[in-house]
Order: sequence, then C-alpha cells, then structure tokens
Amino acid sequence: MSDETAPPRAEPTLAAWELPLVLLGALRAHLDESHRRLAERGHPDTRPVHGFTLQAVGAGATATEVAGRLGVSKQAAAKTLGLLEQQGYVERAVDATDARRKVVRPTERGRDFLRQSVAVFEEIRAEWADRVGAERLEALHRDLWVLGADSARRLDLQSWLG
Amino acid sequence: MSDETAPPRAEPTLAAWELPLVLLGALRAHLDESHRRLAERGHPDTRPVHGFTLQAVGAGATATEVAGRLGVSKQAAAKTLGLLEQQGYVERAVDATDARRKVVRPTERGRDFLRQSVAVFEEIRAEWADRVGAERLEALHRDLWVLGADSARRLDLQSWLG
DNA sequence: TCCCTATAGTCAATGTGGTTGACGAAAACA
DNA sequence: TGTTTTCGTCAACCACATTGACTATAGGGA
Repeated sequence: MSDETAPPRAEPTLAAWELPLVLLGALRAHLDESHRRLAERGHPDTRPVHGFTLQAVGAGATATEVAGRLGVSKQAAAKTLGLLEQQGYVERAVDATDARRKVVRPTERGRDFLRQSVAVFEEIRAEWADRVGAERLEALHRDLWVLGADSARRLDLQSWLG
Repeated sequence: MSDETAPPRAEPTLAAWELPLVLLGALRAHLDESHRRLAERGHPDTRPVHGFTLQAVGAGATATEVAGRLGVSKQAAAKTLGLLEQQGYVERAVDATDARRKVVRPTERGRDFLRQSVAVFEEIRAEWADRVGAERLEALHRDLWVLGADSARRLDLQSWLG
C-alpha cells in the first residue's frame, strides 16, 4: 500500500524497539475510533474498561465471576459494576436458588451497547482490510493471536502498566 | 472454539471483536516478556511506564517536555521523573542558561536500561520472527504502523483506558 | 529601565481505580 | 448439628492521574 512518490513517513523504520509502539498505536487507534463511533450511537461516556467489563458479564454473571474473568479483585469488579448499574447498563438481582449470589445481567441498554460494539468493530475491521488488504489483515490477526497466545488473558490494564 | 480434530486453541477465530483483544494480547506478551528479561539483567522493579518515560527523556529534556511527549500533565511527569531519579535512572540539573529549567538526563544506569531494552526487544523480535516467519513479522510490523499512523502518539495509557 | 506576560516547576486538593483485611449472611458439607 | 466455604460489602489505604494556585525566572515591548 505504499507507493514510492508518497508523502513523508510513508515507510516504517522496522526497528525492533518500534514493535511495542506500533502494537500500542494500532490498539489505541482501534479503541479510540470504536468509542468515537459508540459515542455517536447513544453511548457517550463509555470507556474501554466498560466494554471489557460488560463483555465479562456476558449473559449474566456474579461480581466474583466477573472479577475472575477480568483478573481483578472482587471489590474492584463490584465497584465498576456499580458504576455500570448506575449508568443503566446492567442490573442486579438476587439469585433465587442462592441468596448469597447477586446475578448481574445486562439491561436492554447494555445489550444495545454490545450490539453496537460488534457493529463498530466490524466496520473498523472492514476499513482496516481496505487499508492493508484483506489477506494481510487476516494474516495479521492470526499472527497476533499466535504471538499473544501465551500471555495472560487478564484485563487488569491499569495496574499492569503501572 | 470448536475445531475438529485439531489440538485445542490451534486456530484463531478471526471474529472482528477479537481484533483489539489480540492486539492487547500481543502487546501484553511483549511487555511482560521484556520486563521479565530486564529484571534478569539488573533492572527489576521497572514497569512499562518507566521505559516509556525514559525513552521520552532521551538524551536530555525538561519535565514539561517529557510531559508533552507522554501526553500527561507536567505534574504527573514530574512525579514519575522523581521516582526515576530516586531509583537512579535519571538525574536533574538546573539549566545554566535558564534558571527555571531543570534538565533531566539519564544516568549511566538509565542508559544501561535503554541499551538492555534495545537488546531485549531485538531478542523478542527474533523469536517472534521464528514463530510466525520473518516475512510475516515484517508485514505485521508494517501493517500495524500503517493502521496506527493516525492515532495520537501519546503514552498516557492509564487515564486513556479508564 | 520598568512593567506585563509567558514559562518552568512545585504544592495542595481532589477523583478514580486498584489493593488488602475484616465481616455478616447464606450455603455446603462433615 | 456444627464447621467450613463462598458471596458480597465496608473500611482503610495506596498509586496515579487531574486541575488550580503559587513562586521564580525569562523575555518583550512602552
């Protein structure tokens, strides 16, 4: 996709120290664009962590389960879930068969957020396919999957970086 | 996740919603492995944010310049730089030509950290090339560069995700 | 020269999100 | 039944970011 007569910075430098930066750059581009579009579709004020958490809730889960999936303490998960509840994305109900459990379920608004997320992700994927080629994007996806397969599936991003 | 006779998790699913996750997974794998090796080479207790900050310092910069490069407030940058100074990675000196400016420079230890980082990054890149193929890795690097070219070069990861 | 403005760095207060520890209520098990 | 485990929550604390206010220095005109 890089023609010779292109504007400056048309060619990446391919130094080894750039790898994490281009990974971060692409991730950031994806998430920033995702949330820009989600904001346009009725979900402003949501951040990546909300999407991850809602994804962890799935069709319904307890705070402790969500905590396990996110790799954070149950207190931290409960806090985030409380915020999502306050914003109308999830609702809590006491489990009928176990009075200790409080099952968190996405509301209609929460399900809409997840549907919109899928749609937006598909849009972005299609646009990325246009930019680098469908085959290249598929190879990229597959290779990244392989390279990151070992890494923990945790989403405790903030504490991880600090 | 239902592949036929294949070993578990042999084939990525290639769903659009997985793209950010595989990006994150690869980034995480890279940074975790980097810091694991840096710890072995005399730099334990360093985190990605330290490497980014040290990189932002370069040969020498003021706290405000570092803040600009990292995309954070000057107070936040000053705090991180204070920590790096305390750990012996940078030192501060008042600018001879401008008594307001305090120039931050990497110490020998700081320069060693950067050298070791480069070495480790090259090792990891070589290993990744083994795993997916040198050509594929080069294509991946190039494509990621293209896809992330628009995104802000900021490194304010923590606040960005939250 | 003197003032006015802009810049560099720091201090203080605040917000957010994470942690650990402790606890009561409910379930599961011996 | 009594003991142990699990779920959710409260409280205290910590790490890291923010904004606003402040001092000190530099620089550019009247």
